Order: sequence, then C-alpha cells, then structure tokens
Amino acid sequence: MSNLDQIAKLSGFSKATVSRVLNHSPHVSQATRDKITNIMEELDYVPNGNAISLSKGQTQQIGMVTEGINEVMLPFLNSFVETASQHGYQTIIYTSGGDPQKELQAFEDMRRKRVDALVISTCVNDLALLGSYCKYGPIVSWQRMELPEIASVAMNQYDGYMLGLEHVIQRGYTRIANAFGRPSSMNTLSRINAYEDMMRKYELPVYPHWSRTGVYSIRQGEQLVRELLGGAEERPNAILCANDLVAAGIVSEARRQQLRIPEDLAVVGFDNTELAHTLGITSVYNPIADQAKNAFHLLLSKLKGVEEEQQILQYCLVQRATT
Amino acid sequence: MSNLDQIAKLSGFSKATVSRVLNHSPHVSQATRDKITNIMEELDYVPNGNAISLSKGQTQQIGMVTEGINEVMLPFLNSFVETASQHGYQTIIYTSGGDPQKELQAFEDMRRKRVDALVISTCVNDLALLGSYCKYGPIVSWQRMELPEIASVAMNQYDGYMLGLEHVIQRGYTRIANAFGRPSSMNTLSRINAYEDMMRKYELPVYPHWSRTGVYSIRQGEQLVRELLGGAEERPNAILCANDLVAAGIVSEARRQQLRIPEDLAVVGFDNTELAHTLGITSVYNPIADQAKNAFHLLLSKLKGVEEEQQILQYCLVQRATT
DNA sequence: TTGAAAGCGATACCAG
DNA sequence: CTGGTATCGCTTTCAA
Repeated sequence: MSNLDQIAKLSGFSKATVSRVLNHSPHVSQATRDKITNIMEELDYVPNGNAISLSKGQTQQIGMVTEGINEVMLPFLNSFVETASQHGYQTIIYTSGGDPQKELQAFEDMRRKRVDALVISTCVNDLALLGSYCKYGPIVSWQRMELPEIASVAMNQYDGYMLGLEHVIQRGYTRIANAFGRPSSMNTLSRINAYEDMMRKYELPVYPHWSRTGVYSIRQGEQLVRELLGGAEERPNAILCANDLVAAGIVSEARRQQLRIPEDLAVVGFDNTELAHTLGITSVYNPIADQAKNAFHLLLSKLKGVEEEQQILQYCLVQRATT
Repeated sequence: MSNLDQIAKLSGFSKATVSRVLNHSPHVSQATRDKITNIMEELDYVPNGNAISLSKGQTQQIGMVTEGINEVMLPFLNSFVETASQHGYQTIIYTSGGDPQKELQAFEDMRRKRVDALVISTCVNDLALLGSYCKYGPIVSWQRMELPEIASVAMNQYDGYMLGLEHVIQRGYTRIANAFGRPSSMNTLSRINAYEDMMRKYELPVYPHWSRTGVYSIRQGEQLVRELLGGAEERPNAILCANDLVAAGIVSEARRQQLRIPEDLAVVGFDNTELAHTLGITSVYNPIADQAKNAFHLLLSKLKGVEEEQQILQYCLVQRATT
C-alpha cells in the first residue's frame, strides 16, 4: 500500500504538492501534475479514506435511522442512497428494531464523527433527547415531528387526502368511510381534518362507525369490509384507505361478497405502490422518492451552509378500476 | 469537542493510559481507571471514530453492493444490518442501478479503506475485475458466483426448485411452465436442471416456449401470462416463478383474464416474501435472513482469521391458495 | 502499571 | 507555483 509520502519522495515534490494534485488545485503546473499523476498510476496509489476523514473532520457519510426497512421505506431508501451517492456521500443504515438503545447508537455515531448527518424515519426515543443531538450535526426527519430543530420532508397528508375525497365525490359517491392508520399520528390527524372539512363543505353524511383507525394490513382491510358492509347499519359506498395494502384487502373481500366495484363500492388506496397498479386500485400517489431527495438536499444545505433547491412535491390521483 | 489529549492532561496521566482505559485494557489500576473515567464523563468525552479507524487501519464498516434494493433483498438487508450491528459493524449501502462504474465505487472504497469488507448481490461488472479486489479485503456473494475467491452463501437452487416441482406434480398438474430469472446465472442453470430432471422422471411434456428467462418483475409476470396463455399454442396449467414478484404479476393478470386459480392455473412463487403471504401465493421458502447471517459470519471469519459457525439452511414449501 | 514517542495518511496555513 | 510543518485524534511498541 503506497501513501502520499512515498509519492512525494519518488516524484521529488512535497506532500503538499501531491495533495494539491489529488484535490485538483489549479496552483500546480501541468508538468508537475503529469509527473505526479504518472507515479500515482505506476504505484497503483489511492488515497486513504480514513486519513482524509480525520483530517477534514467529516466522513461524507450519512446515517439513516429507522426501526426496520419495509416496503414503504424502499423508495425512500433507494432514492436517498442514489441522491447521496451522486453528491459523493455514502449512506449507512441503522435499524433499531424498536430498541431505544440501539437507535441511540446512530446518534452517538454522529457525535463521534462517523457520520456527518442523520436522516430519521420513525423513532422510538424521547424526542427531546434526540433533539439534543442536533448540536453534533444536521438531522432531518422523513415523518413530521413536533420539534422545531428537526425539519421534516413529509408532505401534508391533508392535501393528499383531500384529493382522494374530491375524486370520489366528483364521481358521485356520497357515503364515504375511512380506514385510517396509526391512531394518534400526525398523518392520521391531518386526514381526519381533511375528511371532516370536506364532509362539511359538501354537507355529506358522517357516521362514527365509518371511520376506523389502526388499519394497516390486507387482513384488516378484509375484516373492515365484513364489519362495515355486513351489518344492517348505514352502509358507505366509498372507502378511503390508509395505504394500498388495506385497499387490496377491501377489494378482494368485497368481490368475495359479490359486491360490484366500483358500482356498489368505490375504493381509494394511498401511496400508489406497485400493488395498486397490479390490482387496478385507484390510489393517491405520494412522491416518496422526491421526499428523500429533499431530505438529502436539506442536509447538504446545512452541511455546506448553502441553500439547496428543493423539489416541489405534489400529490396526484391515479385513477384505476376501483372508482 | 474534547479529545484524548485533554483527558490525559487533566487527569495527569499519559495518552497511552487514557487509551488503555478506553480499550478496557487490564493493565490499569482501578484508581487510575476511575479517575480517568470521571474526567471523561465530566467533559462529555467520546473518542473520534475517524482517528480510531485511521490508527487501527479498519473502519468496522461493511459495504453491501447491489443494483437496487427490492422486496426480495429486504430480508437479506435487514438481517445483515442487524447481525453486523450486533458485532459492532455498520452497513453501508452501495446501489449501482446497473451502472458498472458506480458499482466499482464500492470496490474502490474498500481499496481506500472506507469499508473493511464487501457483501455483493447481483453484479454487473466483469467477474475477473471484481475478483481482483479480493486482495484489498474479504468479499462474499449472496448469489452463487463462478469465482473461487468469492464465496457464496446462497443455497443450491436445484433443491428448492425441485420442491416446487414436486408439489405441483403431486397436486396433479402436468403441463408445467417456468419463469426463470437471469439468463446465464448459476441460479437459473440449477433451476433448469431441476426442471429437466423432473420432467424426465415423470415423463411430462416439455415445450421450449414454456421456459422463459429474464423474468423478474410484476410487469414481466403479467406480460408472460398474455404470451403464454393467450395464443393457440400448447398451454401450461402450472407456472413456477423466479420470485414472488413475478408470481404476483401472473396471478393478477390471470385473474383479469378470467382464469380460475388454482383450477385452471397453478402458480408457485419463490422466496416466500411478505407479498406471497399477502396475496396468498404458494411459495418456496428460501431462508434468506439466515443466508445474510452466514454472509456476515463468513466475512467476520476472514476479517478476524477465526472460524465462525454457519447456520444450516433448508428450503420448505409454503402452500397457499394458488396451488 | 505507566509514559514517551513514533506511527496512521492525509490537509492546510504560512512562507517564499 | 512549491515547500515546510503543524494538525487531526487515537493506537501501539518499547522502556522504565
């Protein structure tokens, strides 16, 4: 393994000059540059990343903190890794599995200079504690957080939900039910607000049993159909879902019960995943990949102290066979 | 930011002794240890990771190289990250998106000491070229490779495919088609062998157009149904798939075409991912998480020069509604 | 049990 | 345009 010192000795120049060549400094004569470059190639030289990191005080590495990688995070992860790498940054994955201690590792790693910045998804530690790590480097969150020092790149779910509501109402459905996600998350609260505002605006009927929370999976979607459309109570003729999985469950169970879709029942998913495409489910497209880009650029801004451009995010509705 | 030097000065001991405390060396008196530890806590000291890496010549970081993270890789990624972290190693993601140049970055990063080792999935560069990086650190591959210096942790796909074939044949299907993956990969070759051996054994019909290669995605699965079941040619009544994604595509397109599953068509996926569970697709369970563990332990063995134990792997078939 | 000093392999400021 | 040298923060002999 050759190092900068050897290159300097062999070329007859100083380490400083060799370093300049390495960093493409303009203050090196072409002749010198050529000579040094040749020797580097001869010796098959590459600079040591750790030495650079130590010297510069930064690693060009960003940590991504999450409970675990799942299907929903996939586009976020891929987009983030890709964007970061385009700017010369590597991405390190920290999964906590819900263990606060393990999660804290990532934050400690920023403190000990192993990563320059952190992007977090869902976190299990106390918010104030996490916020206290902001002094060691920039942190951005994907999901919305109630902490001023940690910015979020998630979109306001209110608008997205509005889009779905608007759509079914335009198509003539008036009895609208909801399968919401996490009971007390900010996402769910926004969606509930959107629903209430919209129902009020169009003076549409609202029944308490038309709104469920804690519905995430296919199974729960199927179950919901039985509960919502099986009884003698007021039945909805449209359901908006927390995600495409739930929508998939609803569609398959409804078909099993001889309900015609979309005539008897309209179903709108969320996220517009492959699954929605595959099963032909109308879905609200959530530009997750762009949010990841924004997350990176936000970090980069803080890292370099320069304002980076942000993607403009927009929901859109992808209509398919279920509405 | 305090450093080791300050701790030494303040405590009245040398840097060497402080370092010993940090590394839990037994050759420090309890009194000294306590005193130094106290000062560290007072100053809120944490060692600088880069300095350690530079000094020790290793980073405790392992790179994972892949074209992109997809559903199939998810359990591998999660398991690898988890296992590595249990042993004090971080995982860095390198996605190439199919670009050989970007892929090479990961290997160059090992050369420049940013990662201690590499675990690779599918690679797009010339094998010989990749093999030449073995001198910079250990490399293991998930998928099987025809390169002696790069070990693989994948299971023999022959046995797994046999399991799927055996299953559909037992259930009375005789006209069996295949959606294979990468045309010239060892996985595909093993599966083709399994298919041919099995068809010969049971004297079942084989048509060239029943075997496709290069089928990985949902879309391609859908497309396959149109090609295979749309024409007037001999139609299969069972399809074995490269992975669950393909199976999902086949199932949804077949349903769209009013084919009854499993009566008219049996579908068997591979890997038994969440998706297979979700959509109720029969699938060959491939212990991917265990393979990731093995990958890490294999790397650790080479890194530490000690033999690490390997998990014993076994396929099994998970029957669901598509057979 | 402890200390002094030589690495590890770059960067960067100050002169010239 | 080039060189000398301090610096980044820790590890690791070698002595004592």
